[in-house]
Amino acid sequence: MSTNEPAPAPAAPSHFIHQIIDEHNRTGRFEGRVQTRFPPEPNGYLHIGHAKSICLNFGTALKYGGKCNLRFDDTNPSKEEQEYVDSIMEDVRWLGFQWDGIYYASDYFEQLYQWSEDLIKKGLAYVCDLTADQMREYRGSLTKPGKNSPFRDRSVEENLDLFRRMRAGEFPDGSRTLRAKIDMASPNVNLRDPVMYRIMRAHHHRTGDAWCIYATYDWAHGESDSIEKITHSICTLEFENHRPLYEWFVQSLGIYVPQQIEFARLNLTYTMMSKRKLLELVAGKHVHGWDDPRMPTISGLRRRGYTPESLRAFCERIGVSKFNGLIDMSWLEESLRADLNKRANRVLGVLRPLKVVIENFPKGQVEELEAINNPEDASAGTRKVPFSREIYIERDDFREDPPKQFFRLAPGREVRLRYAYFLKCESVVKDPATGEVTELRCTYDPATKGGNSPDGRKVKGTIHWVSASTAVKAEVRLYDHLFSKPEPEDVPEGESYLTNLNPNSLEVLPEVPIEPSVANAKVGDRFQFERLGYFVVDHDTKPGKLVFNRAVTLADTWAKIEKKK
RNA sequence: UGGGGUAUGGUGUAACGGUAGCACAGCAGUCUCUGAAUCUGCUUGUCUAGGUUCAAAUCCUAGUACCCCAGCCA
Repeated sequence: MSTNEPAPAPAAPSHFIHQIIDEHNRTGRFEGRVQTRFPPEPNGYLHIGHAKSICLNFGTALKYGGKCNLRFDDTNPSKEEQEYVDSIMEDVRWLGFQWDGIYYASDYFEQLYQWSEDLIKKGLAYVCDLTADQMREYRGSLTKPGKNSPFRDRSVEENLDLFRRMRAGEFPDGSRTLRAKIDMASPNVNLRDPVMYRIMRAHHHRTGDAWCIYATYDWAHGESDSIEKITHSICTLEFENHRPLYEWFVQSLGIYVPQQIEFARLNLTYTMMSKRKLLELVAGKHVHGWDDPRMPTISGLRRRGYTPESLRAFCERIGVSKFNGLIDMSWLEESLRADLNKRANRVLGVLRPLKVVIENFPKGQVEELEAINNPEDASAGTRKVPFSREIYIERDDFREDPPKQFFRLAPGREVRLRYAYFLKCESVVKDPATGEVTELRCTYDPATKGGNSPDGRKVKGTIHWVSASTAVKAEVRLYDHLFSKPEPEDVPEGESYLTNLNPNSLEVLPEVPIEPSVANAKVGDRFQFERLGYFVVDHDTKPGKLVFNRAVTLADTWAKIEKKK
């Protein structure tokens, strides 16, 4: 299975943002319109935290019959690249959403510039010659008010002249800024004459070298929202302090005023959402790229085997609020299991093989047994699985000295081979040097074909197996948490989060025997390997070499029992 | 120390003055040719202290804890 359905309108109702929208609709604030936008900066790949925002923004538009734009917040050319733009579009689409308009903040550079002149003419913005260090000094501190810049009272004419020359490239990088003239004594430091433009000669991925001055986020964001007639500008909590500035700009300009609403960003255990640090992991080769299956990026999760449906279900389930919580990674995993349990075809594969010779099965004979593809979905049908004298079983499914509650194979014990026969362990072959079990000599009961015994004899365990001669050998990559601590960024002073990297986050099994039905599996196909977990065909697969990623294990009660001891 | 936010079981989220509900986890059981899935039941909570009220998670007062803000990042 590998099909993706477009996202349906979310059935679940009210979180506080939808309540605000309901209220706006009731009072007619936006004439019943709902227009949202997802505004990523193209300076990295999208991660699961962005998925929350995407589901919120696009889902809200879907729910209210409104619209949602994709807008690239590309106001800082020093960090932004086309590669990121492309990946973001791909990820949004893959998640199942279709944007109504696609825009770039850079589309608005000229308009922004004109509006800046308007503000200057109104006496609400000025060109400042303070250096970055000086500006910091003048800003004051959290508890002390700032001081007015000595350039604050330049005339409109002088400001206009200087600003036009800034645009014309007459001044070196960083030498001047355009600032909003608000209040250097405001308890909200964002209102202490924030910078609107900086001089920066950087090549922009879309506007090239047309500009040497670039708008800051605060100056560009609300104005872009206003141009697009956004009704609800949904962003994360850290922008709450910026809302007064957001409103100051649009109100001073006298243009359309959207409503900014803030919600808590997603935090997940055993990983992190910092774009900067994610970039570090990639650049420092701690992972194999942005789409490494251990990464919390959407491309990483996709490669890991996650479905868009499971990611949307996860975002639905975690809810939306202003509480800055920490969600357990197992919730994400559970969302995938729930989805794949219903949709993924089952297959038999043995991760850590132990050879079994069935002494009373004829040499050279291969028998075709019928197996159900998906017990949760009758329409998935059945398939044939070859059975023969030599098979592999999971090493974990045999114990020479079985503990209590272990009802798998052991010397003298009988188990059922899934979709095949009862199998009894007659003797154990060991490596004389190491004592390691290398082979099991067993017998099967021909009367138990299909898994049931005519004499009503019961067997406690059913184990998976693969016929040795017909097995397909695949590389299988097993993944674990990228970090070994639930909060990897929570480190003592001076220590790096990198010390929390899990050294065992990837294990490669080079030659895993799998039943031959997977031989022609396509990249992106997902399967349940019975009793083991869900696996997806990785794009490293080449003709003659199958590569699987383990997306997630199955819930494992036995492992839990063992862990307790 | 200034400003802005947030506190409900282990986790996340409802309840908008009227029985604290739901989901996931956990535990026990059921079922099972996957120790999966299913199904059943159970445990666990309103940050603290006062106050208003017949009645408070919700309103008031005073605390406490945590998050964000002093980029020419977003």
